[in-house]
Amino acid sequence: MAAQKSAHAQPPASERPHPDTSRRNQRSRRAIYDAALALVAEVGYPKTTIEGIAARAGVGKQTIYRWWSSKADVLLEAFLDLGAQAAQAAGQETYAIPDTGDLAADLKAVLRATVDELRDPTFEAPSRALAAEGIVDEQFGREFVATLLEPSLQLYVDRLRAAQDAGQVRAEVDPRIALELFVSPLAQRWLQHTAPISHAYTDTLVDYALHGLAPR
Amino acid sequence: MAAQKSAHAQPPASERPHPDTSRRNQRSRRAIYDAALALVAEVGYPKTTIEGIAARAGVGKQTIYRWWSSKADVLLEAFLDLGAQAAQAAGQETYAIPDTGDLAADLKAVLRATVDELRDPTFEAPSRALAAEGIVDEQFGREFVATLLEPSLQLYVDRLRAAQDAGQVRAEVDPRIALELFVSPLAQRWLQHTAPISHAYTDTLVDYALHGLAPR
DNA sequence: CCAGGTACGAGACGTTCCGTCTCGGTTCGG
DNA sequence: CCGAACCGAGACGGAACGTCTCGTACCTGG
Repeated sequence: MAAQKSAHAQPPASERPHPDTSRRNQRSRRAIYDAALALVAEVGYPKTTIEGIAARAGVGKQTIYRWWSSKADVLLEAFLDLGAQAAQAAGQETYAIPDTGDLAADLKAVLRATVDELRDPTFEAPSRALAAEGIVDEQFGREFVATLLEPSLQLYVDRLRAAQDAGQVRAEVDPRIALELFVSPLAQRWLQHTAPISHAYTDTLVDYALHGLAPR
Repeated sequence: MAAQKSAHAQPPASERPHPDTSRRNQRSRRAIYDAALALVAEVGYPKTTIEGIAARAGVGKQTIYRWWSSKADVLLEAFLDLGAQAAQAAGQETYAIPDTGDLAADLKAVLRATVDELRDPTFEAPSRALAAEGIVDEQFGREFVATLLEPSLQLYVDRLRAAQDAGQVRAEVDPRIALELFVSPLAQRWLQHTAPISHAYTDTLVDYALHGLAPR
């Protein structure tokens, strides 16, 4: 028999992930994002602690535990916010892959830009940490994929569909699989350090994927 | 001015990773492997602790710290040992990708077997943990890739070279890049849970990679 | 425009695990 | 056969966990 709180029973934590959102201190929220991103970049993900984030943000620990369930959760939101800010500062609208009519050239351009971005230390530390967390924790992994990864991949699906309409890609090809021929190799090389990445490398990937390995 | 030990100076820890190997207790070593693999499978990698491994193996903590530098290190060796045992129990010799003369069929067969293996819970938990650790810790990542991943990938390089000799793959293709067209997508789907994996999926990957996305 | 509720900063608390150290004992190599 | 080194066991201080309890400040509803 568990002891009960005297007056008003606490609702189960599973149904109370967030308290009253309207009363939330936005100033603290931003300070926590900044602290989390800064710490991950400075000392690395494993040495980044909730206590450290709270101290750096000038915030009580409870304020973090009230709104998030883990440090991975904090970092994911902080990173999404960072992306939203960057998008707002730039072109406002959501990104899309350019369509000049030349599929190979468009893909190469986007992948070259991706290579450059993957080398940006600001993005590197948090993305690695989030990806690693998602590999071990399936629950978190699905959230990571749904909110961060899949929206980006959808852009490739759209571009490949347009290429199919233009007759540059075979009609029976599944775009969701096709995009993996050049996206996944880059992702694996970067994530797992299996080999260096470069513009020449991604260019080669596009050529191989479009024209195949077998003689024509 | 640091205080010096009185008589015989301690060699720097960087040059003394292992004490006297010949006096090592092999019984304890195996018990630690077993405990590490069991705990990772049962409670997950984050909740697996050095203390827990030591207790389960009936071993002092110092025995672990004496021979390994981290729990990731323990698990990597345990997993390598598991693979070595499995290889010895089976065909003794090192693996190779079959060469029936039909490249597409050979690749599809190997990838189907890989899909099945990735679903084996015995292998899943440790591999995920090791991959995740390697993503965040570059030092460990390089060791993981060198000892576990790259040897497997080399088998694909060899098979693709044979296919080039047989005229089934264009001569100017770099096999180390080519293999990523079908291996990396499978790896990413499995690691990141971006989409389900199946035999049909890997078959499709091989077809796309060999014949390309563009109309022929 | 005021009153009450609720999030807030701060930090104490017990717990777990870290990595180091210190015991006897045991066992292996020279 | 003896001594050096590994061994199991566990004590130790430190760090971080996640929960909790203060008193304060702010914001929203009445």
